[in-house]
Amino acid sequence: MIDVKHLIENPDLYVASQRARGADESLVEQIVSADAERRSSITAFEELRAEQKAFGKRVAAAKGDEKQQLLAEVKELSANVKAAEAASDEAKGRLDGLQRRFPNLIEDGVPAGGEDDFSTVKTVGTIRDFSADGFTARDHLEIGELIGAIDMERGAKVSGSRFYFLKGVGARLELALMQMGLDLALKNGFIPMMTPTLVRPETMQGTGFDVEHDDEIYKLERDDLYLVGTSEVALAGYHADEILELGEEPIRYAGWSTCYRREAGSAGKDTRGIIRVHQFNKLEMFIYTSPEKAAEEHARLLDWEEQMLAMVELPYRVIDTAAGDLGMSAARKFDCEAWVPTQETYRELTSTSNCTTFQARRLNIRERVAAEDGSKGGTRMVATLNGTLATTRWLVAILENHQNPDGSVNVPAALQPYLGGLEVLPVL
RNA sequence: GGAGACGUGCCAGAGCGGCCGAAUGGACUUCACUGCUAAUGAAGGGUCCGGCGAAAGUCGGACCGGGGGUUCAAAUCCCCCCGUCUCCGCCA
Repeated sequence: MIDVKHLIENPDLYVASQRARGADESLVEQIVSADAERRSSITAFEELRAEQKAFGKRVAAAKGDEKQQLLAEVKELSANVKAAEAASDEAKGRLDGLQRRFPNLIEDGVPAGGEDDFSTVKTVGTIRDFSADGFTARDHLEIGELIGAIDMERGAKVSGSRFYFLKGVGARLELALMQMGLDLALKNGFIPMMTPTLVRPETMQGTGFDVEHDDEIYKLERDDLYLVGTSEVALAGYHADEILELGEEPIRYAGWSTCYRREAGSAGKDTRGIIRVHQFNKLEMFIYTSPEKAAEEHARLLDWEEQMLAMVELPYRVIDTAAGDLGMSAARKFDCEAWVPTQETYRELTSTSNCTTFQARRLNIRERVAAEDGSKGGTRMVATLNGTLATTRWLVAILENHQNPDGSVNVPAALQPYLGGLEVLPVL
């Protein structure tokens, strides 16, 4: 949720943000008037309520006929209080509804427009020239089958389309990648977390997902639970309704979990291989920090992602996602996209978002701040950020970019220790 | 799956339907005392929302797991949900 007070003081900022997103600008005006209504209805209710409480004391003190007399008098007042409270609850509800629909205020510098309006921050590495190497690149599935790493057919037999088995070196490669990511995280002060993958609706909503309308989310109707699409959900919910003692250093978690996505709107897209699947594993970074440190922490997250890409020796580019493609919670988002030779394009491997105080406000996660004069201090919303360290999809880029003419795959040096020193994934 | 107990402030733990934002301990902060630590004495605390105020503040409202209800009035009575614990059964 956005900060309504901030919106009221800076409506122009929010209008501009909505415009850049291609979202509804009139929401700004609607929130301003809904808040005015809320305030006046609260004042009306509170005055009546104070009167009722004062009356209550007289009733308690009185007895006999006098008490009966007072009781008769106060009945009408009680009805008025009820009505005023209902009106004020309704006004609060209206504002809350608008607030929930309003996406995060974008950060300065985010390119305006939709999916294709991203700006490229940088391009790293050299795209491999397979014609110079004298052979035609095989796609990741063909390689995966040659080296016994991926079995899509049996995945479909057991679970349906977009399911797969990773076996043999495929299973080992995924684990190796995740472990390497975890080691990088540990080296940088992250606390490793194995998180729940089924969460309650409030947790899902709190993170910014709409369980009612989001077709991407698997729902377990009988139990009113939802399968997470990323451990971000569990890690954001982890500190819900808490007041954190954030020191100088942010709290950094590295969440390891399986992720589930329905891919409802993507029928026919990426149907081959493991590019787009219903279930995959992911190592996710999640940060709680002070609002003023959020942007610099965002840069750090991006840097760690790039370190991972460097370790697996992939050519990639970094894009600054356009406003319209940010989603509800992000104020800014950088994606790292690796080159996929057989698609002759860059595909997303990591994504890091700065959600500023947006998620924290909905989840009610605050920090204790020290007052200027010393140790007292109030509370304020924290900022949250997230970013990807590794996912199953990375196998696609690794297999394709490091393949040999016979279908075997060279293991990047940094990954070899995690595969027991294996230098090549051989054809079976 | 069956039976039961419980959910109060940072923690422990009281709380007849009105005098309860809430006793009492402990922890914590500040002050005093002691050469330091400890001990002792005194004082002080939550969160959110609204009004007024430049601010410190001040006045008012809400919050005793969550949501409904009964009542002039609910931490206290009733219902539903969530969670924790104990016993039995079942499964691994």
